[in-house]
Amino acid sequence: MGRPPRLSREAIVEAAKRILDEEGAKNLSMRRLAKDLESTPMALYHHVKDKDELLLLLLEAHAEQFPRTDMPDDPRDHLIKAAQLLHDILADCPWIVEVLASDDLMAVSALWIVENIIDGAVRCGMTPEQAVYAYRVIWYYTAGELMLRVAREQRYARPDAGAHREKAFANLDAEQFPRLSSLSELWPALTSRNMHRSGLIAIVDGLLGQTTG
Amino acid sequence: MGRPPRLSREAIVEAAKRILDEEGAKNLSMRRLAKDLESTPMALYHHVKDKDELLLLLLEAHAEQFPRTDMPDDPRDHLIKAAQLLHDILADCPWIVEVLASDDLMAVSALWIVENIIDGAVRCGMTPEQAVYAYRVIWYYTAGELMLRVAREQRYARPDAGAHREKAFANLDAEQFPRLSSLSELWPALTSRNMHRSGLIAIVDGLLGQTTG
DNA sequence: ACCTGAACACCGTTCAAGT
DNA sequence: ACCTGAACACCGTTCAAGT
Repeated sequence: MGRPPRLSREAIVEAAKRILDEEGAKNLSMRRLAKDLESTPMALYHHVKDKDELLLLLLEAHAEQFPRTDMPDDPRDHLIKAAQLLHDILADCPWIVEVLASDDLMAVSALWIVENIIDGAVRCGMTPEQAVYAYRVIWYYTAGELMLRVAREQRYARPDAGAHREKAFANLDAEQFPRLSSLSELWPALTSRNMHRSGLIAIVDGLLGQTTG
Repeated sequence: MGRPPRLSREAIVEAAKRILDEEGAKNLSMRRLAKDLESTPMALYHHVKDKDELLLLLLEAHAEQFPRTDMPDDPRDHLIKAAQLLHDILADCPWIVEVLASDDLMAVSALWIVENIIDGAVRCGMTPEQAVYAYRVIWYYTAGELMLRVAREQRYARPDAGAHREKAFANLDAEQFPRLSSLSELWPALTSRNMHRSGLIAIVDGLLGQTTG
């Protein structure tokens, strides 16, 4: 017959975004989403193919908010800025890394960032092969940082935050682990965005030293 | 009363290892494990606290197999070898990275690898702070590589392996993405262990250049 | 002490039916 | 075309009971 739709892609994406913001990725499920929309799980499947497509839609919406800023003239600065941008865009929605991982390539609307990184690498004098290699190293580092950040935040949401690690440090055999056992108070620090950035610069410089004289 | 136990930690760990080897991490569940052991899910909870503890037991068993080899005298070689070892040990059971992520620190039986990395970094002339920072950068890179490898393997287990990415590359607007659109055949390559190793060396050298004159 | 059965509170997704 | 209800095939974990 045809009746006016009560749901829409946009409404679904928006409701999903709200759950993600307010309650985290762990609480986003098709059933939960349907409940919030006062609908049924199956109604959603009329508007999105499956949960992965929904997550990709969320990334698209997020990436579009970021303006395509110009890159610096200096090739090294270009590469660093592009890599930093990749991180910053995903840092607000680190749960998406899981989806991107299963896609290898980024979502189309985020692809200009990858292009920017490859471009920066080539402008630094790398061959296309080397540029793809550099992108991969940067992507592994970025994805690792984001995934471990998600895990860390999930852990600290629980009541026994950090207790396990502190106990492990306290029980360390100083003879077996001389370095580690003296580091217990240093360990939790250095997880800031600064640490990511300076690590990124180290990686870029390491790659540049390797691929260009 | 007390009756002879039919299950044991060892039997559970062994059965779990078999599922992991033969069918991958996705198929390891408490219910499935119980079925293989011709028991019930709840019987398992009498021998292990929860699923996380079971996974940590699996890592312990795995790490113990690796001999604690000596490190090279040259500090840089030491750092590289220790970081490579971290990767190699986990490469055979990349599903464990998830567990380690929720633990931040490694399991106790794998801790000597971390000690080795920190030790190598200090021997390279880094301060303790810098050594922890270097370890973190290396760990993010390693964890990212392993997690994305798991995702990739899961993807290629499915029938439509790579079709999506190939289509995405074919549809790329050459004007909007000049670099990427010329790279379609280069993309899948370079995912070998060689690429991990040379990326690792780049990272170590970048870190060394940053922290020591 | 060791194990079982049933239940709780969830998942993503399919299928057949309703308007 | 759009939506619903019931079902399929799963999860990890708790609780009360059995031997």
